[in-house]
Amino acid sequence: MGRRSSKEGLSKGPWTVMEDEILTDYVKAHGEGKWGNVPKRAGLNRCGKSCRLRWLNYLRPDIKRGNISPDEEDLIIRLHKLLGNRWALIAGRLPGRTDNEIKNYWNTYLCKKSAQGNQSSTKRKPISRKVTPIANPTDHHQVSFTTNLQSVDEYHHTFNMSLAPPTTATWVQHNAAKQKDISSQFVKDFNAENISISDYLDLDFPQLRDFDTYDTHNLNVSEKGGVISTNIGHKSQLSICSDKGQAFLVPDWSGDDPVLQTNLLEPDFGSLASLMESTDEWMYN
DNA sequence: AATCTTCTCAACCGCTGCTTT
DNA sequence: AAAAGCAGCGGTTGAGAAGAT
Repeated sequence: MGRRSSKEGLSKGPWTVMEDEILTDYVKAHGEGKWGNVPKRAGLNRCGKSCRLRWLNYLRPDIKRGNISPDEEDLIIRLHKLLGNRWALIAGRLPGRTDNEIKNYWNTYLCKKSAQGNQSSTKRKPISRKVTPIANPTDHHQVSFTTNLQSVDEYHHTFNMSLAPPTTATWVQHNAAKQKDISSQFVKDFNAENISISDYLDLDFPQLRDFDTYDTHNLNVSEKGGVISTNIGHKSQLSICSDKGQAFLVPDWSGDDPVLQTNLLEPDFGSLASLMESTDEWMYN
């Protein structure tokens, strides 16, 4: 392997054992980051970008290599249905796996498998377009939202969620000072798309039932039902699960125009946009 | 055994967006 | 507000490995 050429005098192509050792020693001593300075300070004839990639995809101590388990494979397929080619996001749910590895695995194997699977479609039930009342917490598997929000531009709100059964949870952001109720907006957007979360909670998705297995930053309300907040970089995800399965809310707060993308495990479901403001940290109250 | 074809996956490239100056 | 620097992402490449002929 290797495309060893010399561009501006820098080495390219496969890393040698010696280079790996130098980089590993350097990162252990000085930590990650400032990759632009790494080659010079570590004495490597590589660009910083190459060093970063080598560390993140290969040298990191917590990396799991090869032997993707059936559970991981299933999770990748399902997350790909949900998220598309957002490899970094998918990798974030598979501890020890890198986006590059998952991307390669998908491109060489899973895309074919997934395509085959689609042809022999046993399929979930078709997407229901019926409107289901959302705010009845006593209804089994029904999820209700009460969201208090000052405005889209203000980053403080309260997010109350009732899950019945198994539990009722209240989520409060650290600074919930100035608030304004936007629950009507939220619910309205659900109804505008004629979506009911409860329609999807019976989907079989056992791998994600226990989010502790997959999320590094999560807060599990209960063993089989609850709300998970996951922060990956400056992007955040909010997931909902119940004892019958789970629905996903995937707020993407990375842009100037914060949008709540709601994908409920249906590949052709599209996205439901609802204004949601950014948040840095949640805590379970 | 030799050659050809396909597959794998580490690494590179270009782009985007965020942060700092 | 603009420019520069930096980090991260996803698409693509291509050498080597594995399999087929």
